[in-house]
Amino acid sequence: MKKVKTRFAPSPTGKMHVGNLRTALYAYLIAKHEGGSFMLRIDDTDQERLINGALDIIYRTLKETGLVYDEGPDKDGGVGPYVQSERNAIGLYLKYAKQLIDQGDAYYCFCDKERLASLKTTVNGKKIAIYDKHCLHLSKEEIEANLAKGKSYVIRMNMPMEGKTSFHDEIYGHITVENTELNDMILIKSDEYPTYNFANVIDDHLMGITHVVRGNEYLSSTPKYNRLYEAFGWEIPIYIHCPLINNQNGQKLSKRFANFSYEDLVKQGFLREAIINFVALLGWSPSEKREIYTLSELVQVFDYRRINKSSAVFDMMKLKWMNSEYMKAMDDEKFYKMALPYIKKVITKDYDLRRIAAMVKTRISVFSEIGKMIGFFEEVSDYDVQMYVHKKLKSTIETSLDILQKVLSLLEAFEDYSNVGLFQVLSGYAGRNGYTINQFMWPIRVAVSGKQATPAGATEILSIIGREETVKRIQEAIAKINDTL
RNA sequence: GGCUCCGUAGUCAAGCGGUUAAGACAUCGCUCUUUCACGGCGAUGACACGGGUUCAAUUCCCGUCGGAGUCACCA
Repeated sequence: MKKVKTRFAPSPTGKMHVGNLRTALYAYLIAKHEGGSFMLRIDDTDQERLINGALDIIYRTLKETGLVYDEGPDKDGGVGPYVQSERNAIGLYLKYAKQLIDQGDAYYCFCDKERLASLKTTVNGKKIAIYDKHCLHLSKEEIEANLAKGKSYVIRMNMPMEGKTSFHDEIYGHITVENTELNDMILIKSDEYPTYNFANVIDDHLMGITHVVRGNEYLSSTPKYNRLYEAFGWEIPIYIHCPLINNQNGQKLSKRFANFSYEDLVKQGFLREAIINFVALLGWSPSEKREIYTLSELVQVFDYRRINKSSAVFDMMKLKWMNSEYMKAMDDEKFYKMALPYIKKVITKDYDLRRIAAMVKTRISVFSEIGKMIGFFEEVSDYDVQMYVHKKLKSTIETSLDILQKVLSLLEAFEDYSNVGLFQVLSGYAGRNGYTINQFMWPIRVAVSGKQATPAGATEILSIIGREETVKRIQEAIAKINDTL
């Protein structure tokens, strides 16, 4: 059997949204699972939509996620160049287009934009154009004359008007389409660049791609590509069309939904491994009951036959959960390093940031949540005294005031501000004064944090902020309560 | 609108003629705990509908409905 070769062929037109990323991932996994090779090709035939920096995003994303390609623009594998504009520059596509003209499968079309526009109809707000083969019957002389005049032209494929075309897709099975549905697609545009439709077929063949992996938005145009393969007498590749990834509204993700781009997710504090893992599970599932996989584990277990047919909704909640799983599993040192910038954003005081990082580790799902969770270490923001009330603990504003007043002098005089030291005295003191530990710690926490929920116990907070700050905050809390009584 | 594809809980998703219809996220309880979170235990919740085929349909076929994709000198 032929060695599997897949490719990822993005166009550098903006951000890498997760649908794109998943296509790259599946193409990678399919190749690697079979011990095959994975190639990167840049499909930049749309010169108008090119966006500066988009190329960098592609390279960076593949590098960061570990989707290393065996061949690509910067890694020659003998079938280059790997950038379509470069391939076009050497006349590659035009040569094949002319071959089709010679064979009678394609023809020059000189119709201008106005005429084409007149062919368009609008249905449900969508523009639909069906070309009427107007230029198909131009005589040789007319064509020569137009060419000689330098009239702008495109080259179109002459699609049959009757019969059916069917093909096989590994995921969707056999699909048959009436040939009348097939428009005379443009092969070469008037700027002499090929269309995706054409360039892809040429390149996939020339570059030895065995499995074409792409989103199912290409499903309905695949019959057109097969006409091309047939016209050239080339072997049709194995098609693997993946289901789409939808947004909450059930529509496919596109570059316009920027918040679903890989880089934005990273910016929001998601881990690359988690993103990859999550995206792998949108549209595919392993045969075992397991959800956490590293990339290399995915390579082991990935069977493309288990790819789904129906599209999936991108669920941020589950991504968060998965991200938190990765965070919890991360070793403390690595977590500390990654969390540090987020911690430093809100904390300028000289605290033990390592301990703060450790506190936060099991409580966040995304790095960006750190800030609001630990901001109180830096400064207690204004809060409602009702926070001292806790029904279950039988804590009221009065009991809280009592506890805080009692504990103030104790904490002023106390030396050992370690967590154990503090817990020992405070819990002992609580017992002697008829309070449970819970009741006693509650107002202390609120007083020094201004919050009911903190990423650590009361004594842990005290040990972080130290005696001076503790005393100050408790004094302020007492004053605050007195103000409201 | 034509064509194509899809349709199991709010979401992801197992299932491939006979199951108490897995599992995960979310939600809600209980538990653990110096609060919260984590962890542990549990609960709620689904085969879009209607016809067939069959001893038996979530599973196969047809139709209906619903959703999506596509119909570009975009990929």
